[in-house]
Amino acid sequence: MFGLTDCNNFYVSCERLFNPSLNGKPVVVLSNNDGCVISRSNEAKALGVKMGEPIFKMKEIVKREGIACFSANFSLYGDISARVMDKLRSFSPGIEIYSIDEAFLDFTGVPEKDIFQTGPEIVRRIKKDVGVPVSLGVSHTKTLAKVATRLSKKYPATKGFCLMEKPEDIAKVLSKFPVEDIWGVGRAYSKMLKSHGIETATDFTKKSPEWIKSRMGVPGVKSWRELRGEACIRLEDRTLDKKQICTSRSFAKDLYDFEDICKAVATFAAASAEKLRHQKGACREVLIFILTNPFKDNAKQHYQSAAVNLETHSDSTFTIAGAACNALRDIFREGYGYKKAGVILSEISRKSDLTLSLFEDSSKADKESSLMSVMDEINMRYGRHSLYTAAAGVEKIKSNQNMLSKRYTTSWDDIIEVKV
DNA sequence: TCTGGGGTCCTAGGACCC
DNA sequence: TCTGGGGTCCTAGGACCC
Repeated sequence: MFGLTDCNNFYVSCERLFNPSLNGKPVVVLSNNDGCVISRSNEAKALGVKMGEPIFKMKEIVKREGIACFSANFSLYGDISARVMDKLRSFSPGIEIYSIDEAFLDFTGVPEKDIFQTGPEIVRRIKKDVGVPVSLGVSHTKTLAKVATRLSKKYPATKGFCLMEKPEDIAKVLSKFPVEDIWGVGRAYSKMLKSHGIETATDFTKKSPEWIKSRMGVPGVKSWRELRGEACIRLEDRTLDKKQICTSRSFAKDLYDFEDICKAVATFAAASAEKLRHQKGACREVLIFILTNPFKDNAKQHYQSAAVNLETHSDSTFTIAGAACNALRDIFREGYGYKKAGVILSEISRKSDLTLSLFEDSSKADKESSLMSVMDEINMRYGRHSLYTAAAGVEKIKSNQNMLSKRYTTSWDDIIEVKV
């Protein structure tokens, strides 16, 4: 048996934790740059606020209904998430942290009557000890556990816990479960399936596996088997190293100036390099991309990316930011208003697995490596952007974050700034 | 005026090999 | 008119997830 816990309206719940006056009121959390809605309280959902809705289209309803809006405060959410996961781990060591607000639990071999006891206890304890509401669904496969979690959210009478065990109960649920809500069925597939008259999960399970395979490939067949009760997606170890590391942002306004974009790219490169060092990796390829604002209909558009192969694997901010800025020079075009940029590191290996290249000057690498360690340590202690390369610019490229809550749990971040 | 960010996996097709 | 067969590797792009 698999369990899936899912924090309800997670980002909103985190904001409420430190501001209980928000309870019972419509609340939303906005994406970076205060662009669009990425989390909604039940009250906001009831008012018809859509996920992903741009905030500027909601001005009127926000004012009329008094919706409380918050800029995304990811250091707060990350910290609360860690507390939830720790608490879950105390119930079951078999846990897969699937996202910031979701985790799968291993209930293999646990008798049904024990699940009926532990399940509600998990939900109660996280609410009591951490303070955020969660839902828990349990069933024979991960895909069915996803279904169960959705039921426990939808029906308050479940008090956040739902066990789907008996075949006849499962069949009844699936016959009403919309095909587009199946885990693994996204926009494109749900459109395709509906064009063939498949509306519910039951309709889906009644097609032949060959039919599914030819249209949705191997992953489609996995979903199909899982819905029929055959577990074929295991718990995974997600503590493994990332194969790609990406940092990208939209800008508060269009940037036309090469120097400005270069600073942003250097900043993103530095952030990616820091994540890379954190997993003790080194990358061989640096990819950058820039794009204009695709929503501006009458502006000329430009999207381009460029990849740089490094001579040897590297984790140095200087090397990576240098490569990124050189690549930018090749693709940047004068006269375009750029809205977003990003830096992706790939071909990542563990540093410990790499042998020094024949051509590499090891003393230089050693020096840089010590420098990076010092930089990371200072930034860890005194907050991000305490130390940075000159390429990133002394003035930060501004983003909009006009409704940011306090960093209640990690507030040392802003205490000291060392300018170099 | 204002539209998020960070990942993974799979597949088809091309290049190349003998 | 006719144009081998079988394999591997790589990449771009498309699908998905939160």
